[in-house]
Amino acid sequence: MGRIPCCEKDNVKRGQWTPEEDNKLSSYIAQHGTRNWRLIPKNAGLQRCGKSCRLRWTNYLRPDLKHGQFTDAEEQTIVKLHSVVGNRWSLIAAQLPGRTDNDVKNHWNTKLKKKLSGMGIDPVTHKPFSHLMAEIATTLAPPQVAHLAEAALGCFKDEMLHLLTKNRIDFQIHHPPSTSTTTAAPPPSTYNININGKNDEKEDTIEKIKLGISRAIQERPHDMLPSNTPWDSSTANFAGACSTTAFPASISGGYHHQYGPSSSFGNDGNRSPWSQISICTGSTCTAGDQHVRLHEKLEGGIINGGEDSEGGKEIRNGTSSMFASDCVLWDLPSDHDLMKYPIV
DNA sequence: AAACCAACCAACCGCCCTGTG
DNA sequence: TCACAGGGCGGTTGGTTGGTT
Repeated sequence: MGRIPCCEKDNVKRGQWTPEEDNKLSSYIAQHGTRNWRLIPKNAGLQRCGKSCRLRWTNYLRPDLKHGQFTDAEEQTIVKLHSVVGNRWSLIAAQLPGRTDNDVKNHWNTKLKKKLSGMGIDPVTHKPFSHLMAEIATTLAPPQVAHLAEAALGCFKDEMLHLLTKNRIDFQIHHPPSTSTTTAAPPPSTYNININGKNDEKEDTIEKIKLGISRAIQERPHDMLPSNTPWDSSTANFAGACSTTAFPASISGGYHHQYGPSSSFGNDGNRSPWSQISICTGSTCTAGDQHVRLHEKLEGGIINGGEDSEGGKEIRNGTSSMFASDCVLWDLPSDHDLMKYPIV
């Protein structure tokens, strides 16, 4: 059972590469190229698996790689493309010269996901959490709606607390006058919550957030929708990140992303929308179907130039052939005007 | 000063696809 | 047509580092 290992596990070194190993690998590849990874470690005098050599070369040693911090423009590009193709890191990395799929993936998982969550945007669907919550709430019978806030908080409690406590933010939850008869003790119209990281106060915060979300949903779920809903939830159009790009209208219509003022994706202190805290409500459970349909469109309509597709098979070909450095598939706007839209 | 924690990122794992004989 | 090896890919792990308690 199972696959034959790519190399003998014995006598193969693992873990961090030393400078000497890097030198051996680099100088061997400079002389002989990368024709056969299985032979490379032997011939280069390395006690490494061929696959390990390939990864070390492609992710670190290649001379055309960038090793510094991601720029604002790069981050914006990642977010845009991720909203379209999902976790197709190699596709995204192909649009960022000098970056590897591993770089992009790590940066997404450690930074960008949290930034989006902090803005109240679900990093999976790229929709505001509030919109997802409202969508879900409208599909439920009233008794179920009552439990939605609880469930949502379960999903996002940790993330919210992390953001709130890390930023030590004093924030307020404003409530409209209550018309509900289901809540025994109406809360004050305004909460003043000072997060300072102590456990008992965290619990208190959780309870207050729970109550606020629950009341908002029970009373007026439709109020949670943005007045000018930027996405058409009745379709799977999900490629608005490319509304200013070379995508055909059939794919780019309908979804206009709203990631906040132009000031940025950068670390410009408190002005950055990344650092703004939203009350995050919602669920990440709705992404898959949309992405699948989008990918079908994308792979059929773009990667393959329009009409026909064989799905994943073709897109893998695309990774190596159509995303060559001189082939710009996405004509991303230089000023990334996507980011100029206001936060929802 | 030490212990603890969170963030980061290099490296690994296993699945999948492709090319070839 | 089939089997197999090579390589690509996304998900996950584990070590390191820097900050906080």
